[in-house]
Amino acid sequence: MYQEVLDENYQPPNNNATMPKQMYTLRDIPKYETIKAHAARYPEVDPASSAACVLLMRIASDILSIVDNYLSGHGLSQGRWQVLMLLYRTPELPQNPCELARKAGVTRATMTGLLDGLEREDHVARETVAADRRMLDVRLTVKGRKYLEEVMPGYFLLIRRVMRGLTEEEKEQMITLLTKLGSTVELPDNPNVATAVE
Amino acid sequence: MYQEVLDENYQPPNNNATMPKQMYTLRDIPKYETIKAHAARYPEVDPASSAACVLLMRIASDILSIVDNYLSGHGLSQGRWQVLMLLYRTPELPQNPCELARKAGVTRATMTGLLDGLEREDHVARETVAADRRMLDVRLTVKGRKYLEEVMPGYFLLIRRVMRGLTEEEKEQMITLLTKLGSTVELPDNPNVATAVE
DNA sequence: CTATAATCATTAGCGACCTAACTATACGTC
DNA sequence: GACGTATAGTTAGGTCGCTAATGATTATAG
Repeated sequence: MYQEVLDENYQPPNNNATMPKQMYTLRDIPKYETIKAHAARYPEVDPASSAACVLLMRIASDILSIVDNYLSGHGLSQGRWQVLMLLYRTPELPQNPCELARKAGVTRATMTGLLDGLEREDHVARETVAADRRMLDVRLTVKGRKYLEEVMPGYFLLIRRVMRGLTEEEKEQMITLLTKLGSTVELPDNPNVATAVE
Repeated sequence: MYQEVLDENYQPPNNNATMPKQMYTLRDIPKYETIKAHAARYPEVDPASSAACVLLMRIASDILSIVDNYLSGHGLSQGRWQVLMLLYRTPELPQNPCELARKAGVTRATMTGLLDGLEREDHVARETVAADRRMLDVRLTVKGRKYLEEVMPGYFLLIRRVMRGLTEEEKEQMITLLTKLGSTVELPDNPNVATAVE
């Protein structure tokens, strides 16, 4: 059913997309051997850690670029996409900008900007809350939901395509490793961006 | 020898660091079960792909933040760090901004900015090339090299620390998986940023 | 040997994130 | 009830990547 997308020669649609900023730029990745040789002279270097780390960054960044590229072809950025998806997950109950910022992992200031843009395009609506007049409720509009439902299938097909190099078993293995790794990766805390959800 | 750094309560030094920009913000990562449930209704969704992908992004982004945070504590950004490291790898032969841009994976315009900053601090020097007067040669200054040699040990210890959740075998496994995944992840080409080195 | 194309470095301006400071509202304590 | 503190949303200004366009130089085609 999805052969054409998973096909080797498939090119994802990219109408008037602007090139996204990359997150990790380095392209001249040192070879594992080079790192090992380097480690011989510098006792701080753990070759496997360095190699895994740089590879992880490089590939994650590439995937992000691919996804951003798809989204920007539909006039969306990662941030805007995430807001729409967060609202889509719970269509019945609206959420505050503050809550959305926490879940999306951006500052409240950034969320203001994201919502400004989405509201301007009539994809979301801000409503005042009677109970607490500091807060707003943000809802997905009908137009926003329809738009999202147009973009979603391509998005998930793209993810599937991006990961097609791994077998089902390897993907599970990856999830296991990343989950384990994630449990010891601790962010320096930033007072402006909440790192925990709920 | 490095116990204190690998210790659970160790806090990496972070003198006057500014919080780095994140690359992937989403913090409200959907549970694997949620994704599977979602997949039941949307045939495009491959649960393992989506879960692995979002985890990969989340963790890579966190690691990048940690590293950026360390670097910014020393007045460096990823871009500037990479330039210094590229020059450090081949101390005898200087490189052009164009070449550096290619290896660092940024545009030539961006490289101009990076070199401006590094030259202002006297960490690199630009020299005209007699043979081709369009080009410049960029060298690491003595000050730049010394500075780099101060920052490097902490950097590599930090990488080692970040990856400490995985055993040596698991790191190797990760490298294998990422290498395999990387071979099928193809970037949309950007005329302004070279994606291949050499 | 001139005309056109390609390459190098730079500049100017943009987008998406950030911090810090502000206003408005809510709440706990005396 | 008044007061200090906390929270929600916004605004202003910064950073670092990007694109597009420029001037200077070199390569290539006729």
